[in-house]
Amino acid sequence: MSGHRPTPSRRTTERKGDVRERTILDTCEALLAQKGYDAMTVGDIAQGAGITRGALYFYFGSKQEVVTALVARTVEHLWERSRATAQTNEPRQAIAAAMRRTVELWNEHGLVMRTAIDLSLTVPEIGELWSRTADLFITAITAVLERAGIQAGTEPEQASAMARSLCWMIERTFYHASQESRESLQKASLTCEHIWLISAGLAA
Amino acid sequence: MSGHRPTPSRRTTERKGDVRERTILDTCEALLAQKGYDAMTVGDIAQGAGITRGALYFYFGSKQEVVTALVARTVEHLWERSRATAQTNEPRQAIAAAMRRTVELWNEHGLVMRTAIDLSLTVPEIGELWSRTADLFITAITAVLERAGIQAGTEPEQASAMARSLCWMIERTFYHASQESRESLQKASLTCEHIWLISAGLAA
DNA sequence: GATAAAAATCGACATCGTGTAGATTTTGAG
DNA sequence: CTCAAAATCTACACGATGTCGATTTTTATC
Repeated sequence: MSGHRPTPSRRTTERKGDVRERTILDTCEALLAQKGYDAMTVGDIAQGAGITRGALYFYFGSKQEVVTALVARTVEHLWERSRATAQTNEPRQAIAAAMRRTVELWNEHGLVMRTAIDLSLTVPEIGELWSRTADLFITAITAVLERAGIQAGTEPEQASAMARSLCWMIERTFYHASQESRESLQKASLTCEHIWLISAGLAA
Repeated sequence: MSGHRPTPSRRTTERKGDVRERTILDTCEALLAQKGYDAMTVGDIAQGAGITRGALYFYFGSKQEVVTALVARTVEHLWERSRATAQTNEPRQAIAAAMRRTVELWNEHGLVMRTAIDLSLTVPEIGELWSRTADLFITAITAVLERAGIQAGTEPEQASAMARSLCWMIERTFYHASQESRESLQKASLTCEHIWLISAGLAA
């Protein structure tokens, strides 16, 4: 855990370790792209970051902790972006905007997002992070559905349940498409948008 | 790989090894439920099957191969069931039947199916098996959509693309729900069925 | 700019899981 | 009964992990 800085307080100069920590995460992300999670070893990360295995363990307790920190960093990004998004009231526009934003997210952070999804089962901490992220999306989708006239509630055919399934549809479709190419991601987004629109009762 | 029996020919007695092999897979499945893939060690499987690690390596070359064989065995089951399903022509009935069948599959084989999905990235062989299984579903969904009047084709808003996204929606929704309980699986299936119906233009 | 505490790094070690190899026992077909 | 194939075991070598104590580098403070 990067359970450092109990109070980030005011520190004039940046600790050398803070830079290292960032370097480690950057290296980890690069290696994740090159060789994937399993093949990537703690020694690889340390070497890439220009330190010894022993030194790396000063920062993180395990490979899993490194990746968890990387996911946390990325997910933080998503949350910020999510907050910063202007809320539209017109459902059709809201849906279009959401899909556009999601495509951007997957284009920028696809690798780490896929990793997070893959490790959600194995690494509880990552599962927690991703689950919270998904909830954000589900809440947003639910809001749009309700504004479009879908009955609120958690029963199978009500907004909340539908939003959950739609969220998983988008996650999974993008997960696969983002492994292919930008084009397929773009096409996939159109398909998802279409199904979302229909589900909201806003069919063309 | 269990690439044995080039011709199952007539063998009066069953090889002792065939029984062992099955025992190993059963043990593997049990351990997968108990401790999960990562925690499960080759030694655990061997012990559970009543043999030594060394002996297990006579049957399978690695932990991954054991799990791959287990997935193959399960997936075989799915394919059989899939073939055996009576084809209904009325879309509404076809959808209902498909969802009923899918619930059964996840209730019976949820654990292995989740494992297969999780390992699809890491173990190419499993990825291949699961991808072929998904294609089966996608084809089936596509057929229903087309029979319901959705335009055929692979463009974003045509049957094939929609079927793909719907398939991922079902996979992911069931993946999560099957970890919860039978009830949530049942509810999830109703939600998915609803969205599928709407997407097919058969809204209630 | 000297200094001492805190931060950072290193190298060595113990442990564990993997996969291989050769020796040995068991099985079962003729 | 016999002997080749099948099945099993033990021992080993390797690679990755995580820990520890010793050592060096930073950094805040005087």
